Amino acid sequence: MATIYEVANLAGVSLATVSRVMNRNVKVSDKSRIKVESAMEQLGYKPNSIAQSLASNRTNRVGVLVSELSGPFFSHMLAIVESELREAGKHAIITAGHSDEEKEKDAIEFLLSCRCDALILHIDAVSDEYLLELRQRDIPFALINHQIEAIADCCFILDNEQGGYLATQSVIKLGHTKIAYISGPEFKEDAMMRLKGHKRALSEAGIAFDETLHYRGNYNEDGGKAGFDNLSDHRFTALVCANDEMATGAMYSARKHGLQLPGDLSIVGFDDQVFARYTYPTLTTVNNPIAAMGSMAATWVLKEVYNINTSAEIVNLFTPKIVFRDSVETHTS
Amino acid sequence: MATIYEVANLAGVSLATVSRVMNRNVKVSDKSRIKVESAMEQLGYKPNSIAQSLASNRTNRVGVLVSELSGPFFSHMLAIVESELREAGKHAIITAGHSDEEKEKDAIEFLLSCRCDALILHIDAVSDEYLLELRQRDIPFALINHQIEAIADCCFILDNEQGGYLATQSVIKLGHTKIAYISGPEFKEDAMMRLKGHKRALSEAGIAFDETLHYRGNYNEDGGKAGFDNLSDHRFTALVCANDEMATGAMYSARKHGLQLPGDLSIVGFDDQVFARYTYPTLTTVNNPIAAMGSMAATWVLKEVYNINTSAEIVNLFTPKIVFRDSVETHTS
DNA sequence: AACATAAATGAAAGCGCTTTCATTATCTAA
DNA sequence: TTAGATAATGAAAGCGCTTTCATTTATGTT
Repeated sequence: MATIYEVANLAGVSLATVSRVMNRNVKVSDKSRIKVESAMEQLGYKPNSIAQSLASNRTNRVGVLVSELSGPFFSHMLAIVESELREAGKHAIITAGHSDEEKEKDAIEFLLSCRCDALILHIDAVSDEYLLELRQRDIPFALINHQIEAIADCCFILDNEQGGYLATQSVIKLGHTKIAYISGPEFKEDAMMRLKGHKRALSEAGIAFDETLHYRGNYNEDGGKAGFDNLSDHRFTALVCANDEMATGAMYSARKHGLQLPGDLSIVGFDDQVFARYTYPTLTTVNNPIAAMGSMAATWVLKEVYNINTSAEIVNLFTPKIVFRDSVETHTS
Repeated sequence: MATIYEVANLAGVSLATVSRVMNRNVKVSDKSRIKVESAMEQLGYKPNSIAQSLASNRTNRVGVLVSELSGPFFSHMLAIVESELREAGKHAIITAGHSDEEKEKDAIEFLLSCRCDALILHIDAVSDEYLLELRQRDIPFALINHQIEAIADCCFILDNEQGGYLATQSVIKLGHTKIAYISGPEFKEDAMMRLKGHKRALSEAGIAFDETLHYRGNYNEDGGKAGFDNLSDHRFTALVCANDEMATGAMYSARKHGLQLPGDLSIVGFDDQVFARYTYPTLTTVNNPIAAMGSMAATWVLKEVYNINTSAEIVNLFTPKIVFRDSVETHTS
């Protein structure tokens, strides 16, 4: 592997000049530039990124942390983030935190030990204090799906309250009034916001929130099954779930109980995951633009940390949309 | 950030000794070790991995290339590979090749430019010649789902022929004799092997392969839909698809045509993707242990490249299993 | 033409480690 | 006790770059 020395030799210039033509920021005369470029060409020279990192104190690595690598939810986002970063010559180091505080901290420490220039974090468990402390160590990071007032400029969030509102509103508009709700884990901020939106939609329609029509789920398919089983003693014609997995579980249980879908029960999910198009009936759900949020976070990193594409417009708040499919039906009676 | 100098100073030993206690391979007296370790502790010393890489010519990076980052198929594998590598202190750099020759080459070049110590590749398009040439540049790599005779030791493959056989056999055993088949793209090796297995199962049962019951699909949901639409003029009671996506598409079309599933038509998929448990009816399919193969590739890298866990047993050929769910039914008539 | 100023270049230090090789301390056996 | 062997240690070079600072070369001005 040719080094910068050999290039400098062949081109008849100094190391410094070769380095300068690589890092286009400093002026080099056309004459030297041409000599250097042709020498590089001739030697098939490829800069050693490790040496560059050591000398420049820049690794060109961006650490990415998501809850789960497996599962379709994050993979689309990862795909976009990776390609956007790669486009800019940055390397993504991807890690999972598994919604566990210790594991999330471990993962972040790991990313730091990789000497990442910046981090893109989708965290569930780690405390705001920890993140603010991280900020002190002055390693820049973007937060996805989590808001900290003090550093709002690097937070990219979905309006989960509005999403919860839309989900419930969608069945209200179809004439439903007996509406059950399966919420997500209480420690998840987004779950609580979605529930809040649900309540707003109810109250706006003059429907009282009925705790007996509310089940606290766990965001998993099981939770949806258990939710339906628990609620099934009560009368309701629509069921809104705080995410798609639970909606799927609820569908399963509903059918077990002999219900026709969507005739006997309309079901709404949240997230618009890939499989929402595969369920039967296909699932009406609230679109969660997680990929767009990831992409925005990557753009932010490129802009703020690397000064690339500085004209890009940064949007911090994303608005959800409802996606109608076959799992809901007009309620007439 | 403390450096090795400060540690050496505080401990009253030389750089070399500190370096030795970090890289446990060389003997250091207990006295020095203790001094060094407590100095590290005191300073909160963390080695700079970039400097280590430059000096040792080892980056501790493993490049991972898959067809798609998005989509559930690879994400589970990535999750396992990442955590296995991280466990061993190696960083995974993850990239997608999008089943396109140019993009795959780009991705590989990118991984090389990251100075990865080894690669784990799931490729679709790149030629064997290119890979053999890569081998010359002596960067070690493992191949997933692709076999090259000359370097079979680093190839980790599924017995796709056997899988295709099992899929078709499963419906034959249930009494079906009119069996349609939707195959994958011809340029994909695995697709062709699965088709071959299908034919073997047929001939073993004394059923002639009928080209009019064969549709050449594209591995996507569309392909499944188009496949069923095309085949629907003919009589068949079972439909075997070369992957789960196409099975899903076929289900969709079959229902559009007014068929009851599985009563009127039994459907079998291939891969056992996550969503196979979400379809309605849930999908009988052939399990593709892609995650186990990835994990084995990671183990191989750890063993061959880093001499870690050298006692691990390496298996190159994986055997598929059929997973029975609700999409198939006994054929009686 | 002579000078002031700006632009381009090169020498060399340094990034934080690993590793070789020479040196010193420690141990063994007679 | 001491020679000889072995184990532990340190000095220093080097990994391939970037970057500062001093120097040289080009450009503009009168």
